Amino acid sequence: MPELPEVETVARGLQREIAGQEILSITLGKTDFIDNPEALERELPGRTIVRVERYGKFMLLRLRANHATYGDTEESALLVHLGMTGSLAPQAVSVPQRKHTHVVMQLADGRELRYVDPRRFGRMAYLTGEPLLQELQRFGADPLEADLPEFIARVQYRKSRIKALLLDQTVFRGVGNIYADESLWKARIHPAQLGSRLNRRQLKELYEVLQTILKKAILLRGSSISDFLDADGEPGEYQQHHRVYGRDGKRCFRCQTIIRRIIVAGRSSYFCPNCQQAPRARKKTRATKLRKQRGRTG
DNA sequence: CTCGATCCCTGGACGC
DNA sequence: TGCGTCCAGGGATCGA
Repeated sequence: MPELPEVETVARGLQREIAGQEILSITLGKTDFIDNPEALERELPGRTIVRVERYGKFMLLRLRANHATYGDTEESALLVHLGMTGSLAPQAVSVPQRKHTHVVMQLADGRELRYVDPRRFGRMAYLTGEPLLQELQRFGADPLEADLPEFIARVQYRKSRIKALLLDQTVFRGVGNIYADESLWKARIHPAQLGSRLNRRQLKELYEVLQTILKKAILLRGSSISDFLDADGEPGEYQQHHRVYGRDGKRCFRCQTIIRRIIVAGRSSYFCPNCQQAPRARKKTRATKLRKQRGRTG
């Protein structure tokens, strides 16, 4: 499941491997995950991949027309979201195509840039000019670029649960389920805690551990769970450093309490019930409190 | 604004 | 060995 560190890893690999390559032609398979397939077929051939960037969980292949005609000088880019199971990597033509290969771009150096995505939860879009800018503006701050005041401003008055805020790409771009859970565990914050209920110390802690965890995960080329591989076909190593994600039933590394899995914001959330104290409900009636206590101890 | 529910899709886990 | 069933999960969408 590619999140910020995995996408960063792939983007860096692609930058090294295919920056400067001209796209000669394109072949599409299934296209239900592509915004406008005809635009790709019409516009990509003859353009050069200037550079590959990460934008949240998207990769941004910045493009330039080789024979720029009048009026064809505006910014253009191919946005690629890997969804759950997407991969984008250059391959020699001689390498057999994997099942679920849906986009193949022939490059000037003879290789093919192949997009493979069994579940097709990914997304691909060719965008230029104003629509491109608008698309990018939909998203929130990059957690590695935001400073502390901006981080705090995006969370502190929000009535949503902190887990939901971290996963919301219009709040922060790039954070997914693994790194949200790992950060909340490290900062000792319960995933269901409301943003507005976090104090300044907690917000500062969360900001710092989120950056630390993302940076370390990038250094280790991301987490390879299920079948994530980087552009060189190498797995990441950060999954060996997970402290809570996927560890329900196992013991907390800090306090030995059994890690639990609950659903928050519609997603599996792993946490330590001891280190990450459940939010205390406000203004509960005495009867409600008693009922809850009985349920806990009974 | 915020929530939960539902859908998309396939492979892997599991039960028999 | 081979079914059928259930589930994960990022994001879009819709109704409450």
